[in-house]
Amino acid sequence: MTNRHRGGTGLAGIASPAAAPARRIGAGAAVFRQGDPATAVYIVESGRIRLVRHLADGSLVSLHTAREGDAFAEASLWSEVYHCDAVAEVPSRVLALPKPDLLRSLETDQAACLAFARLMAEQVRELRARLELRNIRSAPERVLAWLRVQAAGVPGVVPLDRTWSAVAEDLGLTKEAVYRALAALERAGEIRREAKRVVLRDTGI
Amino acid sequence: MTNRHRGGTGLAGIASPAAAPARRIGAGAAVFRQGDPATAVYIVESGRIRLVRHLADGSLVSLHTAREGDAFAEASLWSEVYHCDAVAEVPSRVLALPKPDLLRSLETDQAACLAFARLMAEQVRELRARLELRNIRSAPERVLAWLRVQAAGVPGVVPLDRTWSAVAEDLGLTKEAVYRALAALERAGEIRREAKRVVLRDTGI
DNA sequence: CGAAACGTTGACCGTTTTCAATTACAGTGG
DNA sequence: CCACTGTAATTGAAAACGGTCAACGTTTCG
Repeated sequence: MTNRHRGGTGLAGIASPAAAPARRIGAGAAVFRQGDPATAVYIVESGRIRLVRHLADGSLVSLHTAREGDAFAEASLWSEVYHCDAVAEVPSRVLALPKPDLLRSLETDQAACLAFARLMAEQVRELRARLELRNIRSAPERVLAWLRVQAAGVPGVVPLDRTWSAVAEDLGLTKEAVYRALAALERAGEIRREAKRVVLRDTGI
Repeated sequence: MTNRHRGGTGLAGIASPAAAPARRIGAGAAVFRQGDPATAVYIVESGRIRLVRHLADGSLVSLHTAREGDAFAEASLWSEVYHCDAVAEVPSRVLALPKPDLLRSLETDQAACLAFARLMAEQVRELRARLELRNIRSAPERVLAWLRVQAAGVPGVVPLDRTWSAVAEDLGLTKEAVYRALAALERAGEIRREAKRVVLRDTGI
């Protein structure tokens, strides 16, 4: 569902004609801290970056977990400072797109601005779909809905390029719950599991 | 969390100098259907519009539920046809922003394009935060996290302009679960409920 | 070859959902 | 001014469900 499954954000293309240097972030280290002047938008090359906000009462709230291929802190383009910490959960590599460059691109290059707007609009659509998926409480139904959406290409066939554990995270379920759901769906004849794909029941429509 | 809590999308301002006419949609009626030529982006003035996709096997998947103040079908700006149905769940009124107008604005008016991009980027941030909230499994903790985020304005105080039932939906919980969570949090001294607001425990930080 | 991660299933427990019933209101029309 | 009515708020009890823990086979990859 996220960018890593489509092969990149395209953000880099918009902003940096020249290759930006990748920063290495150790596990637990911060890319930036809340209150730091906002200087760049980032793309995760590898690893996992967690965005957390420190609240007035000292508590923490996680705002986002950016994975390989995801961009983060896009909205900081219009903010003087970062409003959260960006901390690496595992050793990571991030690409920094300097804010001035990006902003200049967007302000002077109409096409770049449109491309960026489009990128964001598509993110919005995708995120809404994910959120809506989570409104399905039943694990089997949630998994089935996910499978159906994934089967967009070849109708009825979901190719699997990721592990079920990763899928489980996207779905907001544990891997065990997903396995059980898959088993139940298969038992019910809704799906058939093959080598590296899942075939949905042919409803004959 | 959604736009209605911030007072509008600003989309209308970007696109339509002249007031666009509002369309009335009866409950169950469609604003547009999957496959229709994409002619406009919409804003919900009142009511509730559900976006559903028809899948190859005849099943339906809900992609989004747009409420008062929410825009929908923004991404159709870059699509020839709509990829889902937009159906009113209750009698609704929607504002149609003609695609050509909007697109022309974005293409010719650099400022409008930037504003739109910014709007989308902020939506992305907000949606990610909502999604992340749903990763908290415990109902009381989820509610508490939500309250903390909401208390952004006056630290420690969450003004309530919506019903708890509505909040429960945003949180992906049943209203009962929310009530119980609130009761538990109050019992634990984490919060105090007053007339039309909630006061968080003063952690003295 | 061995370690680590993935895949899979079982059992148990805690929580949430569901269903149900009751109270508290706010608006409406008599 | 007040029953009347629909919605929101609240609480209880039972059932269902997913999470967690555990164990084990399998695949992957250095």
